[in-house]
Amino acid sequence: MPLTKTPETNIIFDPNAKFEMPEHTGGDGWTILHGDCLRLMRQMQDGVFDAVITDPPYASGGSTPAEKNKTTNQKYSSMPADKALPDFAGDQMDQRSWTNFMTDWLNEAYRLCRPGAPICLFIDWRQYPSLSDAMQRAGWIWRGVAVWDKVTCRPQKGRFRQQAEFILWGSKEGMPLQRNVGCLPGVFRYTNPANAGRIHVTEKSLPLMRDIVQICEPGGRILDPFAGAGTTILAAVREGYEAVGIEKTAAYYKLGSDRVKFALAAGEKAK
Amino acid sequence: MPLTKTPETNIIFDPNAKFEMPEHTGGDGWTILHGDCLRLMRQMQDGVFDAVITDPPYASGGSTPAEKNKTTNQKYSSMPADKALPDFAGDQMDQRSWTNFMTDWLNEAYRLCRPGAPICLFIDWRQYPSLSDAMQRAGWIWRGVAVWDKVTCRPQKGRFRQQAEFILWGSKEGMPLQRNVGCLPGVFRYTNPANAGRIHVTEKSLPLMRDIVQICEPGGRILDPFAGAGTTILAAVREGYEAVGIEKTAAYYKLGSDRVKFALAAGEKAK
DNA sequence: CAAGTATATGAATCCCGCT
DNA sequence: GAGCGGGATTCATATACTT
Repeated sequence: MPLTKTPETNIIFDPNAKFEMPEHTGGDGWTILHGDCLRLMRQMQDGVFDAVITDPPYASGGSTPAEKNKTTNQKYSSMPADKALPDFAGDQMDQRSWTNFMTDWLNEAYRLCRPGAPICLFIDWRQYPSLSDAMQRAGWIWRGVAVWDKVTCRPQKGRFRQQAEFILWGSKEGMPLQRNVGCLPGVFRYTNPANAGRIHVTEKSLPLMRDIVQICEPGGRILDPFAGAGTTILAAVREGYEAVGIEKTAAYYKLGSDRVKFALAAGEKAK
Repeated sequence: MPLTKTPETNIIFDPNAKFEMPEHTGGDGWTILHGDCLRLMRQMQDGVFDAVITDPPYASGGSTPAEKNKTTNQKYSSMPADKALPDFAGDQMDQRSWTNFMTDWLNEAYRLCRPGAPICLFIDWRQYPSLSDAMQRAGWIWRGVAVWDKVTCRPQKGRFRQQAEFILWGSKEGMPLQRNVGCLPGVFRYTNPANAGRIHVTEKSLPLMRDIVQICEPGGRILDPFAGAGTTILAAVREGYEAVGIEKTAAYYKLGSDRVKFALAAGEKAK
């Protein structure tokens, strides 16, 4: 495969060679790469990232094999079929495969981060235990859990609402208190993005992600191996970080890259 | 040991015989038993409870053996030593012992519940995975996680605050949607009880517990094997349920029983 | 009595120095 | 070098107190 140039930036990426992180001068460098995150991460250099912030596929749609075989839209969305968003990769694994895959990419991400780098992983209540296993197995120090209170969600008679998602966070090795980062809240209260204008089935709210990226030291370089709609990338750039996303699903690679590009272009006038 | 009559109610309890649940006519029957919950639960009859709601010891105070050996007050409280509250039982176990103990009492609680009974277990971020293992190993269907947003807590520079505790909930066997129970929220925002007037190191807020007990069908009988300050019992009775608590630590057995007794007596006038 | 000000505290955590 | 103990730290909120 020849040299590839992503359309969004002038970052050169050769899938057959060692990935060379470009030298960014400002805080506005960003890219989204198209491909399998494990394969791409394996080609990158050690210690080039200052944080990992991502929302991996949860693969937790059902307790029976039949439910697992549902598509993402059938599991997570109540939208009519003709308005359905594209399904995404990695969401149909069984429990064992999923935990192994999480461990593998977390291992690789560990290598790519400099010591002290924080990590934030979105997850739902069902996969929280497995993901805490995987992140620790990969060497990360698990430091806590923040909560995303989605405020609204489907009420259920006789049950507690599944109103929250969780952000397991930690760090590579020690995390000195003297970092140039303030005190961050533990519960984030933001509604889901409205259905209209949403491009990913499990898209995160942009204000939420602008809060979350603050865990990274100012101007640092953030990795999101499951970039999806590109919300993390957009939030990171808006907040003055560099950001590298990876997205496997072709449809989302295109949608996400375009979204970030247009949003940043428009944002020159109105942030 | 002869027949024992608890001072709070007229419930008869014989530690050497099968525990006979009394017939309550109204919704104001309650008791707190003094002793080890496993031992006492083993003497009770099958299927006599309609829900389990409890806040077990977390035993998650530290990562080193030395930290585990600290007393409850040293681990969790920043109060001066002369104001310290009594330490409580079961908070010094290592990871393996704790998980086994949780599994054991959850097994016993399962037997004591009627089919369809809900269960709510308070836990912190650290023990969430182990407790979800234990409850499922004991046969309970894990159905979700509600969140207690504590609003205030110690801030940490460069870190997310540990601002939430979690309520793992589920049921014994199926849980029909037609139960006479409404829709419950998924995130509960209540501050900790004020320091003055607090009798337990980890006392839960009464309004919070009045919300949580709603998962039980009206007038049902609720079990709390780790009654502590008796908040669950008080909340349950105030909301029209019957309630049976168990508390091992002598100091808290006394404090909790007295608190519930006085609160209910005072509550005749002002709820 | 209402509004504004001061104080206390948290199911901690980190780091340093001592044994 | 590993383990352990002590002391410093952080700020939103609640409560107590003052104007």
